[in-house]
Amino acid sequence: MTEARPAAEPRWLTSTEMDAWLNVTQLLMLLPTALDRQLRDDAGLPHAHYRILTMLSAERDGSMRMTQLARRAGTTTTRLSHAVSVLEERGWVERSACPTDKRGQVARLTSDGWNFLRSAAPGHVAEVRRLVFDHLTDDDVTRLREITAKLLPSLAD
Amino acid sequence: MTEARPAAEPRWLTSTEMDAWLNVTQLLMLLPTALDRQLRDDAGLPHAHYRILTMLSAERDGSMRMTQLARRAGTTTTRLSHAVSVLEERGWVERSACPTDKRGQVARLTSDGWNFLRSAAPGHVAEVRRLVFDHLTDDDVTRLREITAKLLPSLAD
DNA sequence: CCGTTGTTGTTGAAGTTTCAATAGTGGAGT
DNA sequence: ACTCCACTATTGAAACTTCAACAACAACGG
Repeated sequence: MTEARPAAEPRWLTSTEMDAWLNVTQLLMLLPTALDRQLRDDAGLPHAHYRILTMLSAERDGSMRMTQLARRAGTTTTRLSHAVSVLEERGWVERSACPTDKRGQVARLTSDGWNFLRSAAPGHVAEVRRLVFDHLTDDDVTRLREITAKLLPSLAD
Repeated sequence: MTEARPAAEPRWLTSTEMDAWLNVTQLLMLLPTALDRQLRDDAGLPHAHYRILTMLSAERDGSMRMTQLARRAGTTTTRLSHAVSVLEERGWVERSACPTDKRGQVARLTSDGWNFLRSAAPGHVAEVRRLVFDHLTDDDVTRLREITAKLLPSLAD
C-alpha cells in the first residue's frame, strides 16, 4: 500500500484560481460590510433585514410564508424568525397564522413597511451603483450574471 | 422651481443589472454561510477567523501588524482585535509589542497555528472546489478575477 | 385510527460583529 | 518642549447570527 485514503494530496488551486478566490473572498468580506454601513447609517437596519423587506415587496400582496421567505432571502428560518421579530417591533412587518397550514406563519409588509422601503430604496440603489455597476461594462454585468447563476444552484441546498 | 434637489428620480437598475444584482446578493448571503458551516463543522472556527490565519501564513515569519492584517483580511481593527483574542486563547496566534512603534501590536502564527492550518486546509480547499470552481470554466475563472478586481479598489477605503 | 417520521417555526444561550468611547503613542508645526 | 491632530489598538454594550432543543402540526403507512 502506498498511502491512507483521506490523506491523498488535495487538488490545490491553480495560480489563476487562487487570484480569483482571493478577490472573491475579499469581496465577500467588504461588500456586505459596505452595504450594511450605508443602510444602517441612512435607514437604520442591516442589509439582511432590508433584503427581507424587498423580498416581501416583490409579492403582490406583500406577504409570504416564513420558510419560502427564508429561501428567497437566502437565509435560514432561525435567522428570519429573529429578524421578523425586530421588523415587527418597528412596525414594518406583521405576522399572522397561515389559513391552510396550522403550523405556518405568514409575514406581511405593513403600510409603514411599504413607505419605509420607498424612502430607503433610492439611497440604496445609488450606493449599489457607486459600489458595483459604475465600475462594470455591460458585458461585465452580463457575464457576472451568468457566472453567479452557475454557482447558486449548488448553494441553495 | 420644479423639484427639490435630493428627490430627483434615481437611476434604477436595468433588468439585466437587477438580475445580476439579485444573484450577487444571494451569493453574498449563501456563500459565506456555506464556508462557515464547513469550517465550523470540520475545524471549529468561522471563515473570518480562518482567513486571518491564512493571511498570517502568507508571511514568511507568520507575523503581521494588526492594522495591516486587518486590511489584508478585509476586516476592521475592532473585529480583528476580538478575533485575535479568541485565536490567542486557542493557542494559534500570539500577540507581542511592535519593536518600532510603541502603539503597535504584532500578531504571530504559533507552531500550533501552523499545524492547525495544515490539517484544515485540504478539507477547505475541497469545499471551495465543490462550491465554486467545479462549476466554472477556465474562462469563467479568468473573467471572475477581472470583474472582482474592478470592484475591490473602491471598497478598500 | 395510530404510530412514525418529516416539516414549520420559535426560543434561549453562546459566539461574533458593530458602534461609540477610550488610552496611549507618533508626527508636524510653533 | 508644547500643542494639536492623526494613528493604533482595545474595550464593553448592544445587535445579529449560530446552534441545539423544542413544540405543534402534517403526511404517510400499517
